[in-house]
Amino acid sequence: MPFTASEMFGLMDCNNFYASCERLFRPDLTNRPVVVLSNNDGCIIARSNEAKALGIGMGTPYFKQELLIRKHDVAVFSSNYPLYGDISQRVMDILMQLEPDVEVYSIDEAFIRLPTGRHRDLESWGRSLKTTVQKHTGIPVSIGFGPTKTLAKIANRFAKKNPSAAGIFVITEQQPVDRLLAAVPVGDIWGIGRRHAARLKKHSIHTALELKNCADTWIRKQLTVTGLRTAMELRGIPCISLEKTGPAKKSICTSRSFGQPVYTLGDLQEAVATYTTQAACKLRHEGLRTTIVDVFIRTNSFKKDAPQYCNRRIFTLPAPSSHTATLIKVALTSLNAIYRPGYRYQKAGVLLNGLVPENYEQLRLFHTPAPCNEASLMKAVDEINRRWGRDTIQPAAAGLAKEWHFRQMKKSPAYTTRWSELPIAKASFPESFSMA
DNA sequence: TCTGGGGTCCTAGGACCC
DNA sequence: TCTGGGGTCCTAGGACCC
Repeated sequence: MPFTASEMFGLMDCNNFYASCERLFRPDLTNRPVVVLSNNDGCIIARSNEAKALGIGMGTPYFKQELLIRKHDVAVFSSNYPLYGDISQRVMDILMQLEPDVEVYSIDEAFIRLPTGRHRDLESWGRSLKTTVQKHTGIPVSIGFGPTKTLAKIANRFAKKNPSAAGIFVITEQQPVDRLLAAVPVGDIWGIGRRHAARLKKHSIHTALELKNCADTWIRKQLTVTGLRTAMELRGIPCISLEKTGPAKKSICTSRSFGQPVYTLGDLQEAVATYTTQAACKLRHEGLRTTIVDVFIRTNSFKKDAPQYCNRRIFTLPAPSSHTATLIKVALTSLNAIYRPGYRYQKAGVLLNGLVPENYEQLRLFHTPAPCNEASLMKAVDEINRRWGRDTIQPAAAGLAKEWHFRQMKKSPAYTTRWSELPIAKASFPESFSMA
């Protein structure tokens, strides 16, 4: 089917983003394989091309790859989100200066909407964007273009995988797009995950082209309406629009695995108070308040032989709040109710739901409104922590030693966001050099 | 010994309303 | 004896994304 696109979509994606960020201030790592680990140094979540070539899999537990990593002298980093977040912002700023319709889709990806005719030659425009980003931030990017977001994603995949594309690929109406789609396994399509891919394979649907040609009613039945939208997008019919400003958050979650097993209620209380503090801070940052506080704890489900326990308690507040102390109070009450001694706890978390804008107030007949100094107190605390570092002021309940805290053994410096960790450049001048 | 975290959307089923 | 139909809201579970 020919496309009749009135607009095109671009997808710009940073190559091996976290690994590329780690390399920015370490030129000695240029040709050395690099991997970045998840929180707690648990799984491998980013790999440089050299690391991919060694066969190090995405998402595999670090301890399973340790031998290979040592053998090939792979550089290993704990994840450094302040660094990645800051570099991401710089990349996105460049893009947004050049184009008005940009959707920042994730830390390392952005969609761009381009009305037909805006750029006569998308390929050369993409190439110049790629050069600009590389020049100003040092981050290599790939860009794919297509008449729908899903096709732009596929174009991006070709841009990365085909050396001849050199990082830019355009799917246009003139192209034999079916030939491209025949080379894309269903599991590589945006929106088709592992479960759906397995189900499609069972029905002998192996490629994007085969999915595109399935009957709508069949797709709807097998993959629900989201799968049908994906199929339509493969046909060049846009069903997923550009979201320039993300919709307001519907939930905020802070949860972590512990650096070492936790047994006592005291340690769990510290952890839950810490996570609640962080979640409340995010909440205020978004200009929201919460009405539902959900606390959960659980043991390590990978340890089949150890006794397992997991539980949660959902508490509905009488009135919306973003006051840290109020939220900690209900979170700890919930925790105390679900805690059972004798288990080796591995993870805890706090999930805030029922979010409302901070200026929204549903008055209750018998409820006394929160004193208005709560808001100013929180504002002062946030400002102090912003200026002097996250835990400059924290509730006593969150503890100081935090022995349960997750591990980050191989973290690089916060090169761009902390004065004390700025990289130092040293210049040496030849003997003959003279300032005269 | 060691297996991430933070989100969204969809559906089915139950409870409840008039 | 005969016991409707249409709707909303909530929750749990499944699936997806990066």
